[in-house]
Amino acid sequence: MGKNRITIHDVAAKAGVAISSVSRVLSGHLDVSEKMRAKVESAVAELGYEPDHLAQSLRKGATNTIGFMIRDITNPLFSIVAQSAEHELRKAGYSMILINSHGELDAEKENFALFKRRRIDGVIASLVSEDSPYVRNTINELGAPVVLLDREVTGLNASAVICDHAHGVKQATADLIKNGHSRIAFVSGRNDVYISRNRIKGYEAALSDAKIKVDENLIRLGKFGEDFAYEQTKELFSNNDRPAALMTGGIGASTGALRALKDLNLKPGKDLAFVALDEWPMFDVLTSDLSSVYRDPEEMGRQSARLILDLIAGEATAQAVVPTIYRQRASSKRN
Amino acid sequence: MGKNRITIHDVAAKAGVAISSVSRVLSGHLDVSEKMRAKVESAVAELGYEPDHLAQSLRKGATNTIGFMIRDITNPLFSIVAQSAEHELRKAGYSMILINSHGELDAEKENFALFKRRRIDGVIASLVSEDSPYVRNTINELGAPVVLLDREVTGLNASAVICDHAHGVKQATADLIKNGHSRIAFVSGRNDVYISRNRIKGYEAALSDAKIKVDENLIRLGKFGEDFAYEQTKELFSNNDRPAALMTGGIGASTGALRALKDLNLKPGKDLAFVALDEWPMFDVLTSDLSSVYRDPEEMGRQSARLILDLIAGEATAQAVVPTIYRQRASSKRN
DNA sequence: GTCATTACTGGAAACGATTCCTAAGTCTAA
DNA sequence: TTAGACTTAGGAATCGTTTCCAGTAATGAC
Repeated sequence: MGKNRITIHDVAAKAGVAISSVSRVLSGHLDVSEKMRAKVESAVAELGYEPDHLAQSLRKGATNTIGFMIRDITNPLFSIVAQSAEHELRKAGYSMILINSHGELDAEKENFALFKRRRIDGVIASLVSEDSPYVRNTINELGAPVVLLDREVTGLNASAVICDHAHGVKQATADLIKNGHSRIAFVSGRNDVYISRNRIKGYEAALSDAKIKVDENLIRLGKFGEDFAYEQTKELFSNNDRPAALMTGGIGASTGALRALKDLNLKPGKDLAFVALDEWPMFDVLTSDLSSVYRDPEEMGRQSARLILDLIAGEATAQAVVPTIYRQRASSKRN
Repeated sequence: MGKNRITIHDVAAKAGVAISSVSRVLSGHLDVSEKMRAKVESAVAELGYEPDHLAQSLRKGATNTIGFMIRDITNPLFSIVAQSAEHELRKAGYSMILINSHGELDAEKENFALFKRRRIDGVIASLVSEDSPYVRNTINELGAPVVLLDREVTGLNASAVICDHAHGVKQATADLIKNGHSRIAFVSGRNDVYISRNRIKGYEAALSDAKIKVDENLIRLGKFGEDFAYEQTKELFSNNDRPAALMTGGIGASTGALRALKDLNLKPGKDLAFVALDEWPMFDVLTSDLSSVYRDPEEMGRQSARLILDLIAGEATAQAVVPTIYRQRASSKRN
């Protein structure tokens, strides 16, 4: 079926010209006569010819493909980032290859190798961790520009989209304090990545402004994903001397924490104040309206696409900052 | 930087052999001497050579790439289907190109053209609509096998993953009836696709079993997406003579409906019985536990991957059926 | 020692495009 | 008429592989 593929040779034969002429017409080259153009175009139309992207890529040295790698594409926030980036890239004539790393370093490494073999023109990635020694090597040997999402890797020739988490988290923390809470628990993922460090920075800044001493026991940083947050929340809120408020970093952590609270029969906005860092769809339809620190995932996608296209065009690396805003809802208080 | 790419020629030169020999060693061909293998392998290791996927594809006529097209990748159900399919395909050595159709026929058409130019080895797609005349043409001229998600296109040489919606919907409807409700509203997307027809079939079967006459005014089929469901729900539940129960088909519709109910200050499980067809994450953490008809998205992904790989291997088209189950929770009753 | 196998290896032709180089043709001007 | 400049089109090399084909060397049988 696909056996009788129509190639540029067929078009040339039909039009009675050389293949180089066909190529020239199709690429809109200047030096072609009107007669030639007409002949070729009618042959193309008649045969329904479409150039083979593969052969073009091989010859031109560019695949018009961007690799997009994230931990988990089912994360609602990142699926929106991916969608938005894809939309933007496609407008520029690029396709996107999407790959999960499942949060595993080995998978991440293998994915980079795959991108390299496929001669990807650029990579947008949310790395598993920032400072493993292999990162610099792998990325520098990739031979293609890279945009990192929400990570800070020093001494690396890559652009980055970073979010100003500290700002929103500080606002949120300050609001919790204003509502009379001083014992505010903070549960989130690993502490060796920018996103966690930056959030903690905002959290501690607000406490410091209010002259509240940081209680290390209330800060639980470990792993992304539901399970860690579930366990930590359960531990923190099981005894009678439980914290007055809880902030959870990331959708996985929020999910785990809310599950734990449900099991403990504690209601956000009633038995404790609660703020989630990052939202997911239907947030405001939940019966107990949850407060959040929001960042615009579509903007993240647009910015990452823009940055990678700029790099491909030869521009210097750059950073884009996406703001966060505190969305105060019912769960910021308890009553 | 990527300028000095290492090719098979470099390896051949370093090892002092012909490029054909290098290729033979790397592809595990039989007739190579131990000495040759050793020479080539050490040269490969020393140079860090990796074959160019592009050139391989061009020569072999296969790209090891599958196109995956859906309406909206931010739909939590389909993002899981995509993730699961990708996982399975990658194990078989395939990458996935992910594309949105945004529910638009034009975009869908263009995507198929893109797949064709890129010489995709196969396509997994959730079509916008089933019976537009172009579908048959486009797919048949694609030159690559196709697996459809939850669609029935007659006279087409494609495999399909279909879900047994009728089963779960019938169970759910029967349970609502058992709880004393006879006026059950049904709000869902367009009626010209299998998924909607099949759901209605289950709904009507349960009513028929209970000898309840179908009230066409309670069935609202129109468009996928939040807005349509929002409006219809608002209309249905605004007056005093409102239905006793509501079923919503698809995540978009459920979202729109719940938003409308919230605006009307009606609580599922209290002011009306409610069942959502399809779940999304955190379903069971919502305060009023929502009933649902569930289908396993991971299974859908696995099956679609299996079917496309089978087709590529030359097997005949086939269908896989994914079951649905009714998950009864608090919102099936009202009190 | 010769001949027929067998085991390897190298050379070259694909795959389907782009692009450089050259030659043929047209036109102007001396 | 012819030299020079300028258009336009064709031929061939190239991108980086795989694979077919032929040829050499080694092995075994007689």
